[in-house]
Amino acid sequence: MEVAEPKRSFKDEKRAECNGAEEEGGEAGKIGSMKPVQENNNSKPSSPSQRDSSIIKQEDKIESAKAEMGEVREENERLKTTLARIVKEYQSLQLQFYSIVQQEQAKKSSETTTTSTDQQIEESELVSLSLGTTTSGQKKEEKIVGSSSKSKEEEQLKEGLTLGLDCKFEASTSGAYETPSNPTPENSFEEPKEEEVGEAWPPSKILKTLRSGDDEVSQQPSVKKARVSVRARCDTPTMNDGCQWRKYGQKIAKGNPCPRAYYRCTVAPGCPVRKQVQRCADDMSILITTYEGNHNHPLPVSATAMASTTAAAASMLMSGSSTSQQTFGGFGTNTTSANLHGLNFSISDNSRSRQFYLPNPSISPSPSYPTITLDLTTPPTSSSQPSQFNRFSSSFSSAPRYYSSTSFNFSSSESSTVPTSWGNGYLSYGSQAYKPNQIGPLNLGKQSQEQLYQSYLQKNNPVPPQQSLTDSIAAATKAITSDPSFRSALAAAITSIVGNGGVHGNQGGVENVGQNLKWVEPIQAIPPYSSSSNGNCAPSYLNRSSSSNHQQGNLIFLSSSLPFSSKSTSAPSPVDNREHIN
DNA sequence: CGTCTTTGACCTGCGC
DNA sequence: GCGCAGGTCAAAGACG
Repeated sequence: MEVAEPKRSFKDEKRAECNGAEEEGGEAGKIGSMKPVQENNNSKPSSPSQRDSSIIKQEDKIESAKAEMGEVREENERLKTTLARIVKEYQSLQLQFYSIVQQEQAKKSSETTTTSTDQQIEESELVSLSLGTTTSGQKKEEKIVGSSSKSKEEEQLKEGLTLGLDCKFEASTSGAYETPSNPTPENSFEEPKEEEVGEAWPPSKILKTLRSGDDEVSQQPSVKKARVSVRARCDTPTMNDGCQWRKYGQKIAKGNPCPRAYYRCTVAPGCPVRKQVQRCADDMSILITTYEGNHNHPLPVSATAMASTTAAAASMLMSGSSTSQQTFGGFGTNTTSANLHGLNFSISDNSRSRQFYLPNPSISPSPSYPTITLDLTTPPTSSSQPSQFNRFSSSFSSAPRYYSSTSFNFSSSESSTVPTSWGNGYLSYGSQAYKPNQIGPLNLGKQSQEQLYQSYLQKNNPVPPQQSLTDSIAAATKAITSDPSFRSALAAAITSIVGNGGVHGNQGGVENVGQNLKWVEPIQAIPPYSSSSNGNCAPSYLNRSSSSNHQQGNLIFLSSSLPFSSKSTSAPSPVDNREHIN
């Protein structure tokens, strides 16, 4: 039920854009060709009889504004292109890094002469922890090395589509999943040892047999399964992330009166993905959902975004932790962080100041696993960060080797909002642009994200748009490009966006979707899969309206793609309200 | 009747 | 080796 994203006509976007800057009189179609008319706007009409001249001057101003906007748009395009290129380069570098790490590890543990196949397997082990598809996408991208940048990018996006819908792990470098020739999907996840690492939680029985007969597991104690923990405010027992889950256990964890529930993905019979759901001991309204493992089946559209984003987080986590553990001997916060950030990019100093966010041991289900925390809540005490997009915290704990935890705190310092976008699948960012039934999940293209931010600034800054737009775009782009972590997540989000049918929206049609953006509440969409777990909810932060503070821009921009749809629960009126906003 | 949830028992890993 | 805590299994019950 993937709803094709309607291509907003460029003209409409222009109109929307211009409506924000000028009054409704202007016909917006010709912005691009407008000549900049910036002077001659100070001279006042000497005689009142010259109303015409006054009107003409106003029109000149309007024209000038249009011209400015046209320029800004062009610059925006350039920035977007740059951003896309950077993201791509980042992924490419990350792949190279994985390759290097894997080679070193292969050298170390090469008692058994590693064939190329083994290398692939090991490589997959490195990245297989990602919950979604990013890593496989990366590998695929690796295969495509050599393509022209533009076509490559498109291919990458296409890969994203594949990835978004196919969450098979890396081990399938054999191509089992990619080739339709693969007869039985079961084979892929029954696939033995190489898979085993990628497989998050093999049944204990299987584990037993594997342990008894297989040495590989014990040989790689350091390769822990990455976990992605999502903290979100939610009143219902679980968040709906688009997948089907079956509860298989519940336990009261020490230090937290609230029981921890264990869920298993039931979308596919053998899917190894599991999640733990637990309420935060400190704040019962916060629901902590920890995902682990890779889906071995196509995901529902509504779940793809979550998978992709968590994959990005997990991938980044693993890149950092594995770097530490396998390539570099040293650990410690700085080291790991540096490895993470400094590997492919210049280190963002912000990472140092960010705080590791795992306040309660019980929240982190197991310290033995590298865990990434996506904090979608608003920690009241969260420190205000100077940077614009600072909620992407990626500090690593100084925990003993192998075990690192990363916190992505998307919460803005003051705003209680979070990545609104994480409900993106069903979020409606603009009263006009984002009708869920038109756009479907994940309709925020990367291009539109900038413009969302831009429009946010427009909305919130009384400053004349001519300047604020340019500055804000530049600032936004700078912020993005300065934070590789964010780029990673953004890339994943983009991937998922594309993967969810947003492909068609990236040719300019998506542009300006955020214009005249209004903060609206998440729209309830109907995921193709119904979750068995009742009481799903969309995090409350997704319901934040425009009354939130000035930091929304961050949030808008951070829009990635986690669809916390509240499908099984009949979402209340807000949804309908949203529908009627436009 | 099939599916899902609950819940006590069991297994495993880790720290002391 | 022992105890603890986390994680999983599987029988029993609930529900539609």
